[in-house]
Amino acid sequence: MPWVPQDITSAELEILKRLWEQGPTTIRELTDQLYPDGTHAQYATVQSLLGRLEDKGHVKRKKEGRVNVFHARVTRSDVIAKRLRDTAESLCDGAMAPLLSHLVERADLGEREIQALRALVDRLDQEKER
Amino acid sequence: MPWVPQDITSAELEILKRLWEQGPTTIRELTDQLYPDGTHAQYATVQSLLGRLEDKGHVKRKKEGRVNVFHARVTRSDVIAKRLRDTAESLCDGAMAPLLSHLVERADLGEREIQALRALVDRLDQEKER
DNA sequence: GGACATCTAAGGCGGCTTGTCTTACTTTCT
DNA sequence: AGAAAGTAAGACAAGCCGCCTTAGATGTCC
Repeated sequence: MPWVPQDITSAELEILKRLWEQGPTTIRELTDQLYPDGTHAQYATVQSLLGRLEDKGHVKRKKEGRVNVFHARVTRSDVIAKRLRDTAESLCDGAMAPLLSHLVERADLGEREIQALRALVDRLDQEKER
Repeated sequence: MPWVPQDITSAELEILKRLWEQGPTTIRELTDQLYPDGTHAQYATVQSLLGRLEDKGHVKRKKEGRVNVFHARVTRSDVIAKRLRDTAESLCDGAMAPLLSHLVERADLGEREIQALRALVDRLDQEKER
């Protein structure tokens, strides 16, 4: 049984989240946010995580003057999609539908969410008809 | 950033799947299935994995005669639920609704799945009214 | 031009997880 | 008694992951 590493670890995700919120960002800014009163050690930690994210293609660096500015190459939606696919893959032979019905049945949605969901279904129906 | 171990690893999941399919099972049977022509080493591997699953409360052992028979204490549905919650937790501040709309929009469902989904929504609506 | 601060770059490190295996003991059957 | 098969406990290597050290480059101020 092969052991497959996580696509995005928790520390990496913390960085990605910042990039999603505020767009292109420097290591310095990220360090100050994630490790208030951090030393050079923490700075290097962030640098390391960004390097790994870059290796995986989730982030891209651009030299601006003499400093590196990083921005995300994957959206939050991309990551959600991947996680859902992975879950479907390992538990439902790749089928997404079971996840869906599961969510509808047990996610105990509020009134508004149900309405929104109905709207989505209606829209899908129309698209199918066309 | 704390590093949190997986609740169920891939090797452990392979075992759980067998338990889900065929109910209470012995180590011998599992070993024969997962490692055809496996030696005592593989037998011990399965034993180890079952022990860890037991520690996590996902499996229970019952002595039957002199052999241990194991059965699952969590259902496939339970695991799906946990994975979905974890995804929602780490990417959507715990909200499930984004996952839902995401699935509906991008899981490209077939005609039948849409109908099934509509039926579910209808049922939920009725339950709310009551 | 020298001191200092701040950045980049490369890589090492310890603790832990994970799948695997070894060893030793017990029980059953012939 | 000896073989076969089970149980129990724990060791082990490989690799991940968050974190850190070191060294060098670049800019700034007096």
